[in-house]
Amino acid sequence: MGRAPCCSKVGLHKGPWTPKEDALLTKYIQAHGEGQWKSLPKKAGLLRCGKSCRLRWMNYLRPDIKRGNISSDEDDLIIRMHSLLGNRWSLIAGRLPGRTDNEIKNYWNTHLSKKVKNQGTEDNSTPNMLENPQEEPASGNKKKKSSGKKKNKQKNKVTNNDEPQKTQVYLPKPIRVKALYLPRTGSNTFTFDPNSPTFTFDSNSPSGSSSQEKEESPMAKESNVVSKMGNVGESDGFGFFNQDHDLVNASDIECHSYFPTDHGTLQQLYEEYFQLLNMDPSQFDINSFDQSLLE
DNA sequence: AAAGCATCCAACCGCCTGTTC
DNA sequence: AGAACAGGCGGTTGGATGCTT
Repeated sequence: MGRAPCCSKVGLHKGPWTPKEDALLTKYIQAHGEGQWKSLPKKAGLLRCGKSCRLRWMNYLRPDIKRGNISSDEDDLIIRMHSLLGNRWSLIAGRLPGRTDNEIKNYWNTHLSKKVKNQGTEDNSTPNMLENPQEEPASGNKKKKSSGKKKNKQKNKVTNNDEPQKTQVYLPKPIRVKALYLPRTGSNTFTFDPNSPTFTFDSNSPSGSSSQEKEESPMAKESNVVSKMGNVGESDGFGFFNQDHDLVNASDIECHSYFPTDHGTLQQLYEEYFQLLNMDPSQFDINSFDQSLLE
């Protein structure tokens, strides 16, 4: 049995919002607050789907929205966050006050993906799935006509190639999954020592093939570690759970199977992330680390 | 000047998860 | 237990705009 649509679309407006609609929505939310999106349009006198109202409010009408003029700092942060988190726009947006996931997603697709690609080309490095998992988002290219005639149009902000090259660290593209369980098999172990602070990586099986791994596809393996974002107590790919599925202490962080066996890359990855968050690794606490992604 | 193409971005769509009943 | 609901997310679309020829 299929799901009913979120709302009846009969007689509802679609397309661009008018100033009058914006005013109605803003006025209603200022008076009654956010939420109850399904019933909101009717109460506010709007002929719009609730989801449409929510989107409009979240992306454009909220008073704290900052639009346009993405600074080079933000630019750089987006690139770095994307290299770590993949297309998790809401998470990335959460790190950029006033920015919305939609704006960042659009900005990435129109500007930054090209920039990153160009940088990768300039690096003259051989691309592989580990280092460049999100090669080029499928989006945005579908409708592009491949005339093969590339114009040198540089009207956008992605022109400053004179910026110092920064290390790019890539993770496999995270996916939404439900289960999270990291069995303690004799496979790779990633450990963080908060006293040093250092990360160490132990690999009991250089080939990276435990008995369990033989049964699982790489994607299924990844699914064991990367869970859906947004729920306290779950991991978003950076939280770690022990055998009893509890979030373990910072003094005993171990992660199995998911990470590549390239120790340097792993260490770089985490150091990179700490820099992103402007955190002092010596002050690191796994709970805040995990939580920081969700705030 | 205008036609054609490229690019941008607001908005829609479908799917997913958590909650409620 | 499972269906329905509500909210949230990422992918995609298509009209508007800009640029090139």
